[in-house]
Formats: sequence, structure tokens, C-alpha cells
Amino acid sequence: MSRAELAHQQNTHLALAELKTACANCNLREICLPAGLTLEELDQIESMVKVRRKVKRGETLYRAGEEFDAVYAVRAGFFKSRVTYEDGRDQVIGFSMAGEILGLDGIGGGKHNCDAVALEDSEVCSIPYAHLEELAREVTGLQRHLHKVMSREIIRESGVMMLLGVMRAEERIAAFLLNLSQRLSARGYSPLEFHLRMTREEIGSYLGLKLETVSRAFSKFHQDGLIEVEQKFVRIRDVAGLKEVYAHHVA
Amino acid sequence: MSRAELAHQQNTHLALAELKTACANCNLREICLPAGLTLEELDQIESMVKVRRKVKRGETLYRAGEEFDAVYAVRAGFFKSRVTYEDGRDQVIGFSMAGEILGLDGIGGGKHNCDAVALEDSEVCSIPYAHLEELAREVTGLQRHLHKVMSREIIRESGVMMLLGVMRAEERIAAFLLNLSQRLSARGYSPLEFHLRMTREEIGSYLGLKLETVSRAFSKFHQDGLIEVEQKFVRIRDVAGLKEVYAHHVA
DNA sequence: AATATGTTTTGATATGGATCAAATAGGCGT
DNA sequence: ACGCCTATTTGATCCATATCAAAACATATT
Repeated sequence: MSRAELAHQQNTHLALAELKTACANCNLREICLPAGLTLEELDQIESMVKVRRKVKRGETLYRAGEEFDAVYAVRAGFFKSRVTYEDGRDQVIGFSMAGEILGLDGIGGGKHNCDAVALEDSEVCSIPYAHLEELAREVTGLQRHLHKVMSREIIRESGVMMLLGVMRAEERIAAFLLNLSQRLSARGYSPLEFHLRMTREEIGSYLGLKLETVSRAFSKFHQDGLIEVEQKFVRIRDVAGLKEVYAHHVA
Repeated sequence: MSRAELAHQQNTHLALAELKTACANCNLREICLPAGLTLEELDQIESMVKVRRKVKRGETLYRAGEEFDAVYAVRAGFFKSRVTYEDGRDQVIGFSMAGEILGLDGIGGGKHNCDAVALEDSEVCSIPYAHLEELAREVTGLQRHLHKVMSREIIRESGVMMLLGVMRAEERIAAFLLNLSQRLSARGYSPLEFHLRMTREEIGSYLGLKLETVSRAFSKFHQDGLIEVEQKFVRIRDVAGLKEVYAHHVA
């Protein structure tokens, strides 16, 4: 077999393998797709999600102002969503991990409304909105799922408004860590030990705090025996204690 | 004609008149409904929106935790949406006026996620979610409109996150006033003179500030010739100046 | 009209987190 | 392995907004 033939066969092999890891076999299925789909429906959905895209660390999946034509399911990796204000100030408005949907905010105006930046080498499934719309009309479960995903994003954001509007710095940071922990746990990762993919500054931006404040809170939590931190690595030592930081608020 | 007969005729008359002010004739149509519907589609939508509900000032349209089965179009009046946190702290997460949709956050979990409280005697059109889902499958324009409305709510909230996360008190309040002004204008009201339906405390809660801070900012803006305020009445005297308060931020 | 209740304004003071600054530690490209 | 660049930590100080307080005002109730 010639070198070229070999390469070709390997590519075919790879393409097949990749097809195999489409929606039907994707380990994110329960997170990303609605439950109770028939095989046929799953086929239809898979046919819609044919484009994968790799995004390297630091690169953007899309930018604010760009034309919106697809939403993205994060297949692997980690993203931040960032809004930049006219005067240059910006804010991180969310972090997205595997199984989560990015780009829903583009539906309203036909343009993306924020930048989605990969915080590590990542891969997404691209879901053309026109197809999604069409398929949602045929597959009731998908329609409802889409509505749920959007609605939950609305709820998530109102939770962040709560963080920003009423909580103190340490409360915000405790809530942030517990939220990360819970989402990692739902994906089968350890809820107690994980690597932060974002800098202190990005955490601060998300929580409406300065990086120094984030750093100090981490140090404080460490002193109090709630967590261990070493750079990006975090180990939660006392979940209940961390919850008390914000739940046990003296009114 | 007997008194009873007269009353009956008047009631019939009223009922007819009210029917006439259904979606087809509603002056909020362009805001509330998608453009380009056929008469038939409009009919279908009207048949879905048969229930009107009056909500008196101070009463709730729904409460967090209640079962979700409908979204609401505000027909007249003014609402605040309020989230209450476990420990009793709460936050206003939005204000809704005529033509705007309330309750979208309930779709995700089948329960309402916040309280919707009328700030003046109000009236809403109740839109059962099951019907809406169904009809959205048949009427493409409605489907897209629903997605748009949800997406815009996501964008709105990320705008509030920006307010809360990066802006200073006076910037938040200037942005708040200009936002109100713009929405009133879109509804045919004066963008320069209006009555606030909410207290300083509610404004503060929404903006993550204390009521005293809101009051002081109003006084400051008055001193600077940007607005006139007398209790709930506001007149904007210098739109450009108000914009500068937050746009002309020294970075 | 009088009273009670809630809202707004304004002043005085306190404080949580920002800002400024500097040292240390990691990560990355060469 | 070296040096550069970025991220993090920690300390000192400052300031925007919260908090506390009280008076003025508005609205609802009797």
C-alpha cells in the first residue's frame, strides 16, 4: 500500500470514527439533547450537526457584531463569553463547558452579541440556526428542549444579577466555586478537585470584582480551611462551610 | 327595555368591544406579535390568547415556585420581577411595561422563577404555554418571534449584568433613565417626561444600589441641569448630557 | 381634618472593595 | 536552562457607596 493510500485509509478511518462519535454516541447526549428521542429523530438531529470546529486556546468562536447563523454545543474545552462596552470596558458574562450551548443571544438580532473565547483548546458542534428552527417544528422534544435551554439561560443570568446586585465579595466567590463544582460533577468530573481554566482577573470580571479581591478571598478561604488553592488548581475541603459563606448571611 | 336587559346589552356590547381589541386590533401588535402574519394566522393566535387578567397594584401575577403554565403579555400597566433569595434578600431583576412578555423564565423548569408584581393596576393577556408551543410549530413567524423574544431577554439581562458589574452608581442611573425613556418612546409616550412607577428603593434594588444613592444621583442630575424630578415625575432636560454620564467614562 | 404609614431627601460617618505598589512565582518561547 | 512576560499574592491607602439618622413630604386611613 502506498504512502498516499495509507494516508487515505487512515483519513477514512478517522472520518468514520468521528461520525461514530456523533450525537447518538456522544457522551454529552443527556446534557446537550432532549431525552426520549427516537432513533429516527436522532438521525435527523445528527444530520443537522455535521460541522465540528476546533477552537484553540485564546481564539474566538465568534465575535460580537458578526452575523449570527448558528448556535454551538461545546463538545470539549472551555469558553468565556465577553461583552465589550462602547468605551472599552468589558465584562465576562459567562463561562461555558462541555454540553452547554453557546450563541443563543444571537437569535434576537441576527448578530452575535458577545465574543466567545476559548480558554483552552476546544471543540464545538455547529448547529445552523435555520436547520434548528426547521427541525424544532418537526420534533416536539427538540422544540421544547430549545425553549428550556433558552429559559435556563435567562434564569442563569438572573442568578448572576443576584450575585452582582446583592452579594458581598466572598459570597460571590463561594457561589462561583460551588457552581463550578456542581457543573463539573454533572459531567462526571470530581466536584471537589478541579483546574480553573480562567484567570483571577476573568473570575473577577464575571463577579464584578477586581482580581486582587478574588485572590484575597481565595487566601481567606484557604486560611479558614474551606479550600486549597495552588494557582489554577482548587480542592474544596469543606462544601458546607463554603455554602455557609453565602447562605449564612446575617440579615 | 328593562334595567336588566339594558345591563345585559351593555355587557354584550362591552364583550364585543373587548373582542375587538383582541390581537388583530391591539395597538401593541407590532411590539407583542411578529410582523407579516396572515389574517388566518392572526385568528389562530387570537384563539390562543382568550384569557385576560387584571392585576391590581401590589398584587402578584405569579410567584416563584408556582407551577408554570402560561406566559403573559402585558396589555396595560407596569410590573416588576423580583427574585427572593433563600436568606430573605431579594432583588428586582426587571421592569415590564405594555407589550412586553413576562414569565419566559418558567419554561425551563416548569415553575416560575420569580414574583411578578404589578406596580399599578394592570392587565395581561394570558398565553398558555402548551398552545404557544403547538402554534409555534405551525406558524413559522410565531416560532421565530418567540425565539427572538427569549433571546432578547438574554441580551437584556447581560446588559444589566454589565450595569451591575462595571458601572458606577451615576452611570447605572443614567442608563436606567435612558432605557425607560427609550421604551416609553417606542410605545408612543413622551420620551422626555414620564412618571416612575417604582420607588427609589425598587430602582436601587434593580441597579444594585441603596435608595439613598438613587436619591442622591437624582438630586445631582437635577443640579447639573440634566433632569427635573419631583417625586415620581421625571423630565429629561438634556439627553446628550445624560448619555455622557456613562458614555464619557474616563478609562 | 387628623393621624398613621410609607417615601424621599439630605447630612454625617463607616467600611468593603478598589487602587496603587512591589515582590514572587509560573509558564512559555528560544 | 535562560530570560521575558503574565499571573498571583500581599500590603498600604483611598474612595464610592453603604449605613445610620432625622427631617420633610406624600399618600392612605379613620
